[in-house]
Amino acid sequence: MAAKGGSQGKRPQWPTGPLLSMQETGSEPALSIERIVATAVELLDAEGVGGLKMRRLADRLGAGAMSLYWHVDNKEQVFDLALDSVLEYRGTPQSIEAGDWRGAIFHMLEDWRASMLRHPWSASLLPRRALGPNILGRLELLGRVLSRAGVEEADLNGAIWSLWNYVMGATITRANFNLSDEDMLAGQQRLAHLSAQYPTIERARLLLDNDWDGVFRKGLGLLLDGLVPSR
Amino acid sequence: MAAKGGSQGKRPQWPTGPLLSMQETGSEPALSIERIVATAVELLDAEGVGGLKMRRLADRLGAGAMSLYWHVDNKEQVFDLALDSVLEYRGTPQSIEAGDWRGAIFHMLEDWRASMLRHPWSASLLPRRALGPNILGRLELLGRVLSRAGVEEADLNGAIWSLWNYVMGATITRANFNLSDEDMLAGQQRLAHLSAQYPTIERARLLLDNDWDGVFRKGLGLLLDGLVPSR
DNA sequence: ACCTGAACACCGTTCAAGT
DNA sequence: ACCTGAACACCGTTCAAGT
Repeated sequence: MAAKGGSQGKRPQWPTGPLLSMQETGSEPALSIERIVATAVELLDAEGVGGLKMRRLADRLGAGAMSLYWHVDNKEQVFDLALDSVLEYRGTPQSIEAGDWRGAIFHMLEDWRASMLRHPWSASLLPRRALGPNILGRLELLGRVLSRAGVEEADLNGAIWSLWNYVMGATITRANFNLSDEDMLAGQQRLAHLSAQYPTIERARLLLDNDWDGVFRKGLGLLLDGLVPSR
Repeated sequence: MAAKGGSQGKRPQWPTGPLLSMQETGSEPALSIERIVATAVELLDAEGVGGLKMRRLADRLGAGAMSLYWHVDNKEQVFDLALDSVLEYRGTPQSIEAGDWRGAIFHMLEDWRASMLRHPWSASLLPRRALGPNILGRLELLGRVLSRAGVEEADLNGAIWSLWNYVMGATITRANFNLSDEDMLAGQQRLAHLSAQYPTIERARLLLDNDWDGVFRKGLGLLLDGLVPSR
């Protein structure tokens, strides 16, 4: 609550510089938000959401167990910062200029999904956490392109959220199913035993053999076709 | 790992009878999976995912602290059972018979979303947990109606997952934003300060005043129009 | 300004023991 | 068969203290 050390509010103060650009010198460099966040991402990638523990994070940084709390308010803030750091977008150079709004949106949203799948913990985390600058930047870009493509001001929020919903749902589902392929197999085998109760999805082998990328693109295309007026 | 007490596998054994139908007699009735799950749902509704603690759950059941572990393998199983218990679907009486496949799908998916929003903890939980019988039942129904509506066998899984993705994304987002309206307000106010960086979404007031139900229905309609061939 | 270890108040779960 | 309390191995976080 009270101002203490490096951060003065409830909300994280987003670092301004680029992350993940630390030199590993011989002896450990000094602690910093950047190093903490970069190492937290490493730890999350390696062990998942449950694997991020403050003591282990400090260990990996070569720091004393409780040193982190000078740089960071609490564990929640580490999550917020790690999440946003993974969602930077450097893109849409030519397509947006060429007036190819469909290509620009597809590129940004596919990149968004790909970024989250590279860090599977991030997808489930995103909807529950604060919206950092990289997330807001993507939303801003999305809104700008949609608007330029002809979406009315009154329909803009609805269009943005529809796309958000679809991308989040697809990515969260994919990230979690991906984490446990053997679970899906087990599920499908359990289904086979119950094929009397679930004949349709059993026959379609719903829990197996899915072309996730293709499904994602197709649904996204349908949404875009409906949301943006054809001219 | 080894069989112990009431449950013999890693996966939860889903109870067969209806849940939530316990009589509160004068003295506490005996412990049972049904009572445990029903009370877990109460606790989750009242305090959220973080509020479910094994000791508190036992307390609320008037049982000794560790009695639960005879009926349940671990906390994870409590989550699995609570989740599925909340997703029962008794519906589609007339519309599916009348051949109104669009109405049947809309009804089932809107009910799905409504059920999860009545228990906001359930939405974020669902993609990470095992698919219980109630969830599988909804997927089966969805597949059956889509198939009857003319979706090719080869397109069936894609259609089911597209709809799943959209419903999950919309519900998870809504459930989490709902939980912290003041966060959205704070976010929008923070945005106002940064309107130079995010002019489009600031002007559209993206983080405020959203007609969530309308947005959900519209996007769902667009997806259905695209996924099911018109005849 | 920056880091540290000891200590506190929790957790989930195990286990030997009760009825 | 069903329940119990004590105990273990953790957690996040606070705090007084160091440099």
